[in-house]
Amino acid sequence: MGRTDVLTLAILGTLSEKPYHGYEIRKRLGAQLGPFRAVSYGSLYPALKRMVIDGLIAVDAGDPLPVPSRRSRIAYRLTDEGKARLATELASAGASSWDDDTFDVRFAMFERTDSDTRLRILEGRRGRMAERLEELSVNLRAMRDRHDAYTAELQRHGLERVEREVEWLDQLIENERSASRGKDDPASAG
Amino acid sequence: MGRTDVLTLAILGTLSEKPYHGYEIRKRLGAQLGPFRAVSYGSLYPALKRMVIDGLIAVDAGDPLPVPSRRSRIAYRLTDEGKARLATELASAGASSWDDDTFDVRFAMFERTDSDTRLRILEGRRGRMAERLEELSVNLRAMRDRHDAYTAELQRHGLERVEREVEWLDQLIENERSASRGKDDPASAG
DNA sequence: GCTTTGATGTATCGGCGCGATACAACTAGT
DNA sequence: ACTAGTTGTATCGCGCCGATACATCAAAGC
Repeated sequence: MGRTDVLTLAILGTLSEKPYHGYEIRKRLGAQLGPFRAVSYGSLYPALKRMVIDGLIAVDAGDPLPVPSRRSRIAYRLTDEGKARLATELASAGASSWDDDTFDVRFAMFERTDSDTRLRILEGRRGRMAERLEELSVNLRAMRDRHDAYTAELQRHGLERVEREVEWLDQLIENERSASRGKDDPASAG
Repeated sequence: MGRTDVLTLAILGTLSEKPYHGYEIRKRLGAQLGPFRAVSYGSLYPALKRMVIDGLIAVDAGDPLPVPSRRSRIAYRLTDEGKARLATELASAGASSWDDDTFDVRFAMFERTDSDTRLRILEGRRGRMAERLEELSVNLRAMRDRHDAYTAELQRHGLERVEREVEWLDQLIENERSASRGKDDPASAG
């Protein structure tokens, strides 16, 4: 069984709401993950085809068009296998979850992810960012006098970005933990 | 004539220093642009081949191995056409210069770019980021109540990242301007 | 009524980048 | 002598992207 790639996961997530056709999937994904990060048709349609072949989704015969509009459109719905796959993915928090793009998609689906998994993903991502921080500062020290002002500035800035990312994740992790505690003791907010 | 892609530009820049072979090019690029952003061999070697065909680089026959080491290695050097191409690219500040990855590579070569071009690239990049900021906040307003807390947080964070990027660029632009002024009046350092 | 613009909608093609993988020569530690 | 790690070149499959091509339909302008 092939590994579930990011796009497949994103489509699975979108279709879990209700059947959509390609154009709409693209729009919804663009709205969720940021408008300039929209998935291209050159990725989307082939992915849809693949997923049909893999039995994750199927063409939705229903496709209720409310109006005389008879324009061609192909709606897709999740199959049982697709639902199962999504459930499995949502419950897992493997190392692939903290890749740069995968993380965004997983995070966007956090509402449908249970608290434990959320925390594990957040912590995994934090770990990954901490590694990166380490590599970057090692590299920065090693190259200290070896490169010019602009290259140094580029690295400094890159390092700063990763630092901010870590801070952000720390905040999220803390929120997640206090929400988890608050679940048992609603009075302990703040 | 094909457009110069990022990898080609990066290789051109590396080779302008002196001849290198593939493995070394990869290491140097990794050190400059950050260790975790290293270019893969699956991109590098094909790119090298392409560049030879396009006449931008050539196998360097010299390749002085100081030691009895007779291990296979292929050093490349810039051809005159390659040098010309690099010069053209360094002098240009087209819209492609402010793409996400291209910008980094261009910035890393700023030492070899003249002041005017530096400023144009910086301003172009700033413009691009400002556009993005606009799109993001429009999208954020439009979706305000439409999506859950996590998706909202993802967008808020994305927006913040771009804001920081703009601030960084503003700082760089200012530095560039005062350096440009200071060139005529060395006493006005701040 | 006619035309143009722009959104909606599906689809493919060429080319590039990447991860995985293979193979090989050398180095250093044990 | 064995092992592990680094240096080094190279390819394969496959996913992704930008560009492009076609269609349908609505609304605006003349």
